[in-house]
Amino acid sequence: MSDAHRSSDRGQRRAKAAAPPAAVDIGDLGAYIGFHLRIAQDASFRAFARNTGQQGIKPGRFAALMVIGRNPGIGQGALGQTIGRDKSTITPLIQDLQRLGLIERRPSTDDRRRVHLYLTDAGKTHLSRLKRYARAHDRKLDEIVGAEKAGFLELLRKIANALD
Amino acid sequence: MSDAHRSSDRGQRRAKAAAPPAAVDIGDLGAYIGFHLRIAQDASFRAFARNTGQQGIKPGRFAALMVIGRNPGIGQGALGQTIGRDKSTITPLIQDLQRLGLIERRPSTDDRRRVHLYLTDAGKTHLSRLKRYARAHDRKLDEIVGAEKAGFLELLRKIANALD
DNA sequence: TATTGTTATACTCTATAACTATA
DNA sequence: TATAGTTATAGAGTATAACAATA
Repeated sequence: MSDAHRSSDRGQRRAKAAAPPAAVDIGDLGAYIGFHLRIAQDASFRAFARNTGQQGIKPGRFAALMVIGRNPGIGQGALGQTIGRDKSTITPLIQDLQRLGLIERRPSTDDRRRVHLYLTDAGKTHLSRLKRYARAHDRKLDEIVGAEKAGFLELLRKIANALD
Repeated sequence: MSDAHRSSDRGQRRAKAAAPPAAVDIGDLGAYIGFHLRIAQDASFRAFARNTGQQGIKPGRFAALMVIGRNPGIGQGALGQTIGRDKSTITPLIQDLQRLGLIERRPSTDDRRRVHLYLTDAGKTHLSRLKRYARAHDRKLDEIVGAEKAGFLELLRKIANALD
């Protein structure tokens, strides 16, 4: 608590799930995997969002860009399934990316209900920039996790799969 | 895809981050700790929310009840710091819990700005019910994680701490 | 009838800033 | 001046349901 440039009502610095004030007892919570999963993800997400936010893109868009980049021509439905979101969630997301000029939508010629999604050149450029940030971010995580990375990822994957 | 009781527009069953359709390539995403952290947490949270939702309480409330139960008389600020949320986020949360009759707010006598939070009897009952669900949920996670639990938790804790 | 994507709508969670009342 | 909590407001993220167009 020694930071000068701080306006009156911001004494708490930043909400921080990881380090409760010492006096507070969190009880059983500390033994729950689910609880730690949540606060670790929260911290990781916020750290990443700080970077991508400066890039003018919302962190949730990253996965979408990534998938479109890897699967040129993918449809919105498949994209949604891949990143685990409903198609009605995909629509505004796609519109957003299109407005930013990062993707292109081409109507399918053989099935006129469908659209195919592609990265524009700007989208590709932007994606590689985002990937640099993602890699930097994940390098931090790698440092923390160290040699156990493979096992750690495996557990996370198992959790995601087992819990539907 | 063989489930009979399903209305026309719900063919996707449930948005599911864990298992992309086989044909879709997620690229580097699969190597990012942050990505797996997100989908594992997502799955865990949704599974838990399915249970607590049936109990008529929002999953985000659980941690708050837990902390209040363990720290009778705690103030809203400390509660917020403990669960990693801003005080302005705590206010409506507390009002909600109070409306449900689960907590009681007593104004502090020595500092009239402060309030002290306590579980009511109903709150205690409700909390133990929630804890049963949380334990059941975490038992599933325990099964998945198995013997590596200690190391796994340690890594999650380190992530949360290192990332501010 | 089923599927692709859109729209209308609504809910949860969250924060920032400005505020009141205390201290 | 600083702190505890409130309010006003906003925005991200998400989903369900009903819909139009097409298959």
